Amino acid sequence: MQHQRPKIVDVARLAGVSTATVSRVLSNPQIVNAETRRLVEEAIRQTGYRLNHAARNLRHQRTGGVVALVPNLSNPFFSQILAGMAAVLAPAGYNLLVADTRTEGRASILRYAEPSRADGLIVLDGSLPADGLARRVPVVLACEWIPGFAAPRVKIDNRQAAQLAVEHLIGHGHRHIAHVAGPPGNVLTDARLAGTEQALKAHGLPAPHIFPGDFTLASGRRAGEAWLALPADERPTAVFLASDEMACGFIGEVQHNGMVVPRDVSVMGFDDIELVSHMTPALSTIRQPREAIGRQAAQRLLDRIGGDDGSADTILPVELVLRGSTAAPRR
Amino acid sequence: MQHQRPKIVDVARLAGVSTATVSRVLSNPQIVNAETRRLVEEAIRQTGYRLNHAARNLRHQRTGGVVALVPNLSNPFFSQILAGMAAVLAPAGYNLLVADTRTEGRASILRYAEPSRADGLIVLDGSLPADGLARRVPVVLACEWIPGFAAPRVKIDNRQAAQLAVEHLIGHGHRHIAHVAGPPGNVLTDARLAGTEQALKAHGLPAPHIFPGDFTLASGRRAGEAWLALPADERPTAVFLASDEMACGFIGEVQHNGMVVPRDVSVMGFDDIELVSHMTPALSTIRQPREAIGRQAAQRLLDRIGGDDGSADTILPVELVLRGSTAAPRR
DNA sequence: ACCCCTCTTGAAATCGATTACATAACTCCG
DNA sequence: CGGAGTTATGTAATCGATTTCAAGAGGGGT
Repeated sequence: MQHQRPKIVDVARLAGVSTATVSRVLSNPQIVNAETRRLVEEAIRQTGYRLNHAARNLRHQRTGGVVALVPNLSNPFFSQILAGMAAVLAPAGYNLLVADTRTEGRASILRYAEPSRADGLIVLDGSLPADGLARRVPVVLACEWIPGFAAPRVKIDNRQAAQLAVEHLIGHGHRHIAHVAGPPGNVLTDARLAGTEQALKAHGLPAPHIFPGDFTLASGRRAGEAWLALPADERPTAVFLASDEMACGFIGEVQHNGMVVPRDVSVMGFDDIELVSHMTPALSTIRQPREAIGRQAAQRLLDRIGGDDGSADTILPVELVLRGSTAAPRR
Repeated sequence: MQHQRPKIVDVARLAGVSTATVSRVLSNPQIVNAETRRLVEEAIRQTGYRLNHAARNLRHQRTGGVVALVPNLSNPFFSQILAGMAAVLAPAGYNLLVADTRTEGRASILRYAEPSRADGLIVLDGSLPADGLARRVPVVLACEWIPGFAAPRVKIDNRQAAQLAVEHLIGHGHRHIAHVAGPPGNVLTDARLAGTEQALKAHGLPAPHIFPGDFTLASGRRAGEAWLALPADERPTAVFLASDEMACGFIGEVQHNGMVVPRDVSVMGFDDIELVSHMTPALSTIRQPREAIGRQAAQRLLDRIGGDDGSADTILPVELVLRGSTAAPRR
């Protein structure tokens, strides 16, 4: 029992070599003579030495951590993306730090963007100020993006996905289609709305009835109330919601009031969160490859940290998932 | 433009003081003369100085990070707990790192338990080896726990919660009650099963029919299949499932086969994840205060890091949430 | 025998901030 | 006016690993 925690000099002393040699065994073993290496490794074992990351990081001018800035940590949509990121970062020797941009103040969130705190940043919140992020650590944007901020984006084609969804409804014969939008000002809201309008226009149909929303269950429920409040013959026969959570709230509300999905209204969601395939009826939706988004975002960030300057976007494919919540309108 | 990134000596030079004084302004301003302080603060502003955390951490022998070890990051159950932890840790100046114990190997996960990597550990996975965790950084266990491992636990009373659930079903007149258990070997599985059996026994009812499960949607669905496969007159009239996810899978499956909940079977879940209040029927369940669990766990860990040696458990109250999925059995 | 190379290794500087210790200036009071 | 006490600041050691530079040992060619 010498020190509380053995350091590199303790190992060096025991092995009868210098600290430099021990360090080389640790980080670049092949340049050390085999016999010496054996000695050092034995000394490491005997002392139970564990390297101090703060010291290494200081010397290397890196932190070994990557921060994910998430708009809302308690939203299950993001947890699977985080899982994807962790799966790539851990093997590469990076820690995944997470921060909730809503919980912490807009301003204080930028402390994560310092090189001495994290080696890189994955931003999943498009509402962060571009100027605060500029000229700091490498950044990758995932899912959402920040207009005017140049950084690789890993995302889906939201507009096209929305088109896909709406065209499915049109294909079923719906002519009166509503859209429940995301929160105002959000880039996803705009893209999905645009796709919706575009699809309707392309088929010569009137602009959609827009219900306000904010991606949450509660707002979907309110959209359901609003739909129910319309005179029966003015109700859209199909509703496309910008998130599955809202679709759940919507269906819950209309079912609660005696409506039957899809007989009385077809419902289409967005995201394909796991639960919706088990509801009754199972929800038709657009599948976002969440795990893959996380993995790709992490990989792009590692590339950037490694010096790759490419800032091209990575667009991942979505999938139209057809289940029981959509059908032809009642004649 | 002097260095790439200004350091403390640059500030000192500009302000005409020593680095010690700058450091004091940074960490202990009141011991510095007001005028000097002003000078230093001005110099900090001019240089755009930002402190290097790796250096400070090295000196302070701390890391500024806390790791949460989660069994499954993509499970929405945990995301809200993480949000609670983040809400406490961020203001205290700690980063929240997350790691998925399933994605990373059992062995490699212990690298997080080193003092040079994290100042503390919040473990949400009861299946980790106690010996690996011992004598490392301060640990707090949340939700699950590790038998024989002494550390503060922040949890609910699972046995009592299960009793509460089952007694509600008994109160409705159910006499034939089934339980869909969690994964074998899990501490929660055992506690909830024990509570179930205890409640039935206390009312002179036979032991429950046990369906195997593992907390996932898919396993709940399989339980539904198993329930349907029973002869109609042998089917339990009520099923208590050890997680809401399983309850969703179960309900989805039986509804899919024409059964009506709660007419044909009452269903009780566990957790009260947000979605289940919007299903049709809305799920009766046991509410775990997830955000509070996260907050408390983080707070207990901060206390421990601060030197508090108390290892008493924190038991948070659950709430029986009654919704539409439970009713009296059909006569 | 001599020079040049390669292979190993060690001494010491370095990463950037913190802090124990020393010192200088100034106040207060008998 | 001298000594104790207080306040403010600087000097230099320190946290623990990495890495540059230099040098010694050994091999091979001429």
